[in-house]
Amino acid sequence: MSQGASAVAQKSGESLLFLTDDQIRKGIEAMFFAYRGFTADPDRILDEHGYGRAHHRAIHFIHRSPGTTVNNLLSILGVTKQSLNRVLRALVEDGLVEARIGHRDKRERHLYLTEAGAALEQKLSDAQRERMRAAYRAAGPVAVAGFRQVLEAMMDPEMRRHFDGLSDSSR
Amino acid sequence: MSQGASAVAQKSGESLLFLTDDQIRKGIEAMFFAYRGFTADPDRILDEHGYGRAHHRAIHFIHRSPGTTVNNLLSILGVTKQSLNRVLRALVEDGLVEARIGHRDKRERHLYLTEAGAALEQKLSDAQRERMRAAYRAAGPVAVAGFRQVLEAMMDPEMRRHFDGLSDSSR
DNA sequence: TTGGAAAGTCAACAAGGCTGACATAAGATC
DNA sequence: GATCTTATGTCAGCCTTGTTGACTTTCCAA
Repeated sequence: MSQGASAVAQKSGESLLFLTDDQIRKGIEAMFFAYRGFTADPDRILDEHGYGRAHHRAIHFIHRSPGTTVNNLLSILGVTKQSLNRVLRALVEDGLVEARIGHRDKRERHLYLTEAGAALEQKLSDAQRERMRAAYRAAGPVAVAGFRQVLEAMMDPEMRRHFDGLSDSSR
Repeated sequence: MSQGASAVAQKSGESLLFLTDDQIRKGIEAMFFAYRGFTADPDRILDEHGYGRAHHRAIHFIHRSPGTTVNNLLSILGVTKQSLNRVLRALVEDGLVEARIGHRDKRERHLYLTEAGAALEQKLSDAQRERMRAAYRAAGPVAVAGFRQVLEAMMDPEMRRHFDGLSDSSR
């Protein structure tokens, strides 16, 4: 475990990190391998239902922000409307998502999960949370806090805004 | 920052984590948004060269384990040989990767980066390391250690083996 | 020596990105 | 009211990168 110490010197408020390229490379590889594990469980479930990761992302964020508009979802997911539309159409046709025309602005569609949609969301997030919970438990509370800090520092500012925005809306 | 403390109790060796589904969900979303940032910089460079993420992955791991066989690369990347072959063929044709027929076993191809390949690898990993380094610096050494611990705990056991394997071979 | 396993190639298909062009409806502005 | 802009949807077509299936070449072991 030569990387454990991370060659760190901390000194009176100012912290110096001596990070070799190799140590950073290990972090990059860890992200790569961990992301595979991160998506593995939902992927299996989605496959059984004939959906892909794109559907999962849509379902996740509709669940997270019920009544969100297509445009808002677009900017969160960072894809084109044509790409999202294909996915959304399938979910609406299959009765997992409901698109209600807006009251104030009738151009907008507000997206909601149906009961069936919420059930799939539950199934997917149960599987994903299970793994996250196990990882959190294995790594311990201090590690979890660090994990979150590094991830947040890694985001683009715009993504960071979306991320923070979701926090606020859920509390 | 209500999530900062993570509702943690630590007690004489045994640590109890009270993690709500919502807190775990935040972790899941952090992974999603952070991974986007993680790949953003290399993606831009790859695009200029007419390559995709698949090429990046191949280049990365060939650089990491020079002389690796196609089969070994296959199990690291977790794709089919047909899928990898397409990418590899492009890289060989463009003179970034050299595939040498094995001495002992002529069925095997041992993969090496050419000078041009190594140059692109450098460019890509410089960009990616830049962001990682910034994130590490922003989050601090303790956070970095935690980050790595959680990521490792999140991997599938098989991925974990590949991950550890790469460490050994580089030292 | 022969049959199976392993490495790699070719062909065809699917998911899910993308761009571009265009339609519709509705809010906003002049 | 006419016009501009915005939000959304749709069609067509392309690319990357995954997949499966069928095939060749090579090696090894019975």
